[in-house]
Amino acid sequence: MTERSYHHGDLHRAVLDAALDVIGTDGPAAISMRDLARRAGVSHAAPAHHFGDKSGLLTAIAVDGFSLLAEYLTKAVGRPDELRELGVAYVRFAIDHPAHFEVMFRRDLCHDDAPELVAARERTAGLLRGGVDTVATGDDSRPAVLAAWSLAHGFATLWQGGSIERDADPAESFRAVSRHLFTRPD
Amino acid sequence: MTERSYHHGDLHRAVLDAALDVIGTDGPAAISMRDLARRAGVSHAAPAHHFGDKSGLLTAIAVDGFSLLAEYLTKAVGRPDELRELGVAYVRFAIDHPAHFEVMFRRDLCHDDAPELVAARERTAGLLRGGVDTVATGDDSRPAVLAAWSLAHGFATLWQGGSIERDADPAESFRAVSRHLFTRPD
DNA sequence: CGGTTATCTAGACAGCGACAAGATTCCTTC
DNA sequence: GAAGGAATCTTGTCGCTGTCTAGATAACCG
Repeated sequence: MTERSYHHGDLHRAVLDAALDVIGTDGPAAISMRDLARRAGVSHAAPAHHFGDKSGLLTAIAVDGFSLLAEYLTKAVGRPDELRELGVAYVRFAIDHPAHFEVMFRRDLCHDDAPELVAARERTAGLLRGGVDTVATGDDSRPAVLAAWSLAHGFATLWQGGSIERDADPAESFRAVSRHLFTRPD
Repeated sequence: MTERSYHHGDLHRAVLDAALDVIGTDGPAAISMRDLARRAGVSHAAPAHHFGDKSGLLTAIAVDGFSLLAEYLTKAVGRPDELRELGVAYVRFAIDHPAHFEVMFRRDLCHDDAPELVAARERTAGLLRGGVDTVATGDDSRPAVLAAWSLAHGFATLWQGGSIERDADPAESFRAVSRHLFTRPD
């Protein structure tokens, strides 16, 4: 904010925030390194120094996203009705951080094989798997994992894409939706 | 294929096919109008004449996609276990036409309010709603619609994103997943 | 204080999307 | 079959973009 001389202070953070802002309003396709530089008040090539690349910037966002998602999921672990709450947390994350969510699953925008990214991805996947194991009957839990993940992911994606009416609270709406899952005769 | 003089013959189709090819391998972000022109063997500005715009091109692809999806869904209507088969058809479409599917739900890439697009979208949504009504109990079927749609959409998205192991047949895999939905005590 | 390193600037390049003006061909209508 | 209008494609241009380079500035650390 103050008068700046040559060094920005925290350009890394500033560029990330600007990028999230742009993605949130106009989508990832609207990202321009030069525009982000302008927003941060630095020269056009400065951002590249921190992220190497446009894809590098989006990769960093994706990694942050997976870390955030992991936090959300972790809070749901151990709760009663754990699996459902994991789904709710998943959806809540997508709605709280739409820009992150939008980038995380667009592999063509990121350096898909960046080690940090695959690590962050695997970490969250593990959390989901754990949650499903609390209800799955044991024989083969993979379809159950897939079902839970697909439901939450699909709901979040459709919500974010605007395909779901936004008049209701998304978390509550998803709870209603999730009632149709795993309701076997007992 | 033959020697061409000024008029291409079917540049519209050629550009669409080239675009689908690019999207299929490198994603929609890799689309370049000039590259598509080169592939079709025409001058750099020719494609724009057919689609007006890069977004126009992607809009056309999305519209085609919704029409294709409607075909897939229509085939499933009336079958035994209709809702499940609708889901299978949804997933099958996404896997048969990944490039279309990838564009259809990326509103920032298309002219989102193009009349053809909203019409095509609404048409497919209607098909899905109809399928759910065959099982829903009546009081409020919207969560059920959402559940079915979310499950299929999420599965398709995750599959396409590479998040689901691809060793099994996707249709069969989704059938297994969908067994966890609407399995109320009877 | 001196040197190493991280950070940022400035300039250049090819490629891009979009626009405008003109060339060529098709197609309808007389 | 000719004329004229419409559709299609070319060519040239503009500002913008991402990325690369070399150089300037500042922070850090012995």
